[in-house]
Amino acid sequence: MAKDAKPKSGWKQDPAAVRADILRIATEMFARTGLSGTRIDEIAARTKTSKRMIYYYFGDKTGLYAQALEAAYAKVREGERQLELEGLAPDEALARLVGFTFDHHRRNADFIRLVMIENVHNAAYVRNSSVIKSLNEEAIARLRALIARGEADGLFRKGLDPVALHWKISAFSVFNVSNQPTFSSLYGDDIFSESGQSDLRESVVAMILRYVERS
Amino acid sequence: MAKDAKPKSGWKQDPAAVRADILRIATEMFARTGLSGTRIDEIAARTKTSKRMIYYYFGDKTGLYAQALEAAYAKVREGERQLELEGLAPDEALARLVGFTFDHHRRNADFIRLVMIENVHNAAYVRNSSVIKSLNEEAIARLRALIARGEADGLFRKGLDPVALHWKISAFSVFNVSNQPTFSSLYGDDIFSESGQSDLRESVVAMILRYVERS
DNA sequence: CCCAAAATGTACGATCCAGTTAAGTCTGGT
DNA sequence: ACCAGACTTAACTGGATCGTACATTTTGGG
Repeated sequence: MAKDAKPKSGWKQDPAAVRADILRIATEMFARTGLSGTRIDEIAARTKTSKRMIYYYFGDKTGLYAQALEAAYAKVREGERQLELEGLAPDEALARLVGFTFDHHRRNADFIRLVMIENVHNAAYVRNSSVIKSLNEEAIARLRALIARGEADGLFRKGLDPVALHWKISAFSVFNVSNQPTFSSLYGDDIFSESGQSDLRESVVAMILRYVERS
Repeated sequence: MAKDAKPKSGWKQDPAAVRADILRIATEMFARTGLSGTRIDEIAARTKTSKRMIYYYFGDKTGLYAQALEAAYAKVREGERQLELEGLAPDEALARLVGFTFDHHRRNADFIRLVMIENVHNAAYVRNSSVIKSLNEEAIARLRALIARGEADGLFRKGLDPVALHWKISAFSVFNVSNQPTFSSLYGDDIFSESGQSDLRESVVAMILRYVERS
């Protein structure tokens, strides 16, 4: 197993792994059934450890939830950091960013579902997390730089607001995942098939590019 | 309660009003705190009647939730039915539909929040409601007719899929409400001010129109 | 006026479930 | 070897909360 872990000199017990195990299962469960819908006992049953350890490491249910949320945000932004947009022309960079976001959210449905749950709770935990906030400022900064390049090159129109642009990209990419259950049960799931999603992705990228382009 | 007033023996119990009262409060509460987050006792406390009546009329908590959901869908679709699109040119009709949807969802945050909650539950209750399904087919039919007119007039490009178009309109209008808490706590609430919303609304309408228009 | 059915009030049972108590075991350092 | 503290286990508690049993009132019909 993952015993090779990192610091702390060679422990046989592996608290870091235990913590990570709990967090992994908790994330999954909270994403699946929400905060009040999730049972600590069920999380405990699925981990390799016991309920007591959840309280030992995370204090209480909301502490566990808050950390799961923070870890999920961190993981997602970490993924985005992989993108190398600087070498590309602004329009290509934006196309890539949009397409990436669309794919990425699809692949990280648990994260999107946690965000939904956060919204049901009026973002009570996001509000209190400076970690999450700074992660997201990073995303806006990246977009702002991209817009500046695009304007300078005369490819993008003037006056684009990075937050408003992020809103549009997110609207598509988040809705696609967050509302899949109701949407597919009402209108069928053709749109969520591989080919449906690839069409959607293409049109989303195109819509955003047309929105920013000059003229 | 109104026991003192017995001038005529004719005062009636009003079961329909009791039901409606329960449903109104329940909708509000479920929208605010979710299915498992909502306490039946609290709903009961806020109604004019007692917990006993909730069970009398709705069976159990999930029955109450299911009926609240159904009523919310019905009310929203009823609102949309007010729109008279037939007299307008296809592009104007679409602009109006999109703008209306954007505004309407904003004004009916409770409905959007119920939909989010439904999505957290994987649409378990929407799936079982043929009432809700037929209400939504109606919305797609309206869009299909509009697309047909637009194609015939040469205003819209060929091959538009009404479900995919509905997806795009919904993505913007739903996301705007459903993710307001996290979004505004991360990026500020300028975008949710009156002027921010009106800019957003305008750009959303424009994006959809550019998407459908013949190249 | 009387009766069955519909509607409502009261009080309680049963269970679920977050969090705790208490009694340990394992670890590396000295 | 042995200690202090990190970690683990299982049983338990107490309050929250869904749902119900049973009594009572109200209503419409005969």
